[in-house]
Amino acid sequence: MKNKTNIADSELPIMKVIWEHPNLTSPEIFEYLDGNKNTFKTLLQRLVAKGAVKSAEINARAYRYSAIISREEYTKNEQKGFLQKVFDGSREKMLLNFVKEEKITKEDLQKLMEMIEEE
Amino acid sequence: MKNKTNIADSELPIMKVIWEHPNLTSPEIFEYLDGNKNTFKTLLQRLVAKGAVKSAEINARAYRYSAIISREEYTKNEQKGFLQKVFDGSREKMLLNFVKEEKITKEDLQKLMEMIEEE
DNA sequence: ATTTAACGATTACTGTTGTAAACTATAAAC
DNA sequence: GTTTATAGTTTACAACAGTAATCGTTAAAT
Repeated sequence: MKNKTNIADSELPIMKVIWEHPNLTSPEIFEYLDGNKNTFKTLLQRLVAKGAVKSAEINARAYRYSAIISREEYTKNEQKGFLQKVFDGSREKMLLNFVKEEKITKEDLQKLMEMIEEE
Repeated sequence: MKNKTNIADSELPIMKVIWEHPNLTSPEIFEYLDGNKNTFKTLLQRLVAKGAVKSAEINARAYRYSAIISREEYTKNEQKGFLQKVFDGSREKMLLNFVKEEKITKEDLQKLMEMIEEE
């Protein structure tokens, strides 16, 4: 089976709103976003269709939406995919690259070190 | 403009071979891969079409292929996209998550620290 | 010189993604 | 009770991605 958690890029902004504000109605979600409303409606529908979001009926004309796939699960999956895809699954390669690209600075390392220490 | 370096997932294995072994012929590249040969041919063609790979004619029936987009460029782009998409562009969020997911261990940090120090 | 294997080109088809208009039915407004 | 705004559904369509078969041409084999 493929990556079960397949959330398209254009759908992600919607997921982020739902993750942060569960149980909103569709128009409430849309308030947090911009772009075309019809497009938004299609994407929300697709998220429901693919099982990333579930809808609870309020009445025959309105639902409240919340996530089935958690942000954690999604993040974990994306991370794994990224690591595999770009760095052939090698943590070392990835870290070296982050340092090289200055995505990780000395200060970051110090902070992280402390965080790990106090556990 | 969109992400200029758009290499599809299925095309990536081919790019990796070409990055590591420039100027091979198509059948030589294929030796490093598995899967259907026709599919491979299509994908290689698409890479040429989208300007990720260039082909130098040997004779009317054969070419040697090499990368136009470097692995570094690709990696950088993917990294940026990943950071933006999953962590809203926040390095901190990303690093914290890597630590939490144990993608970065204490030992990693120590090693990296040393590497940065000796520069 | 003739056959043949196969490189590269062309064509194909399904599913997904991005984008959005049109339609339907009903909750709410008056 | 009738009108209306709109939530949700249906339909649309182009581009891209994944996968692969077929075809035409020619370098190489015999």
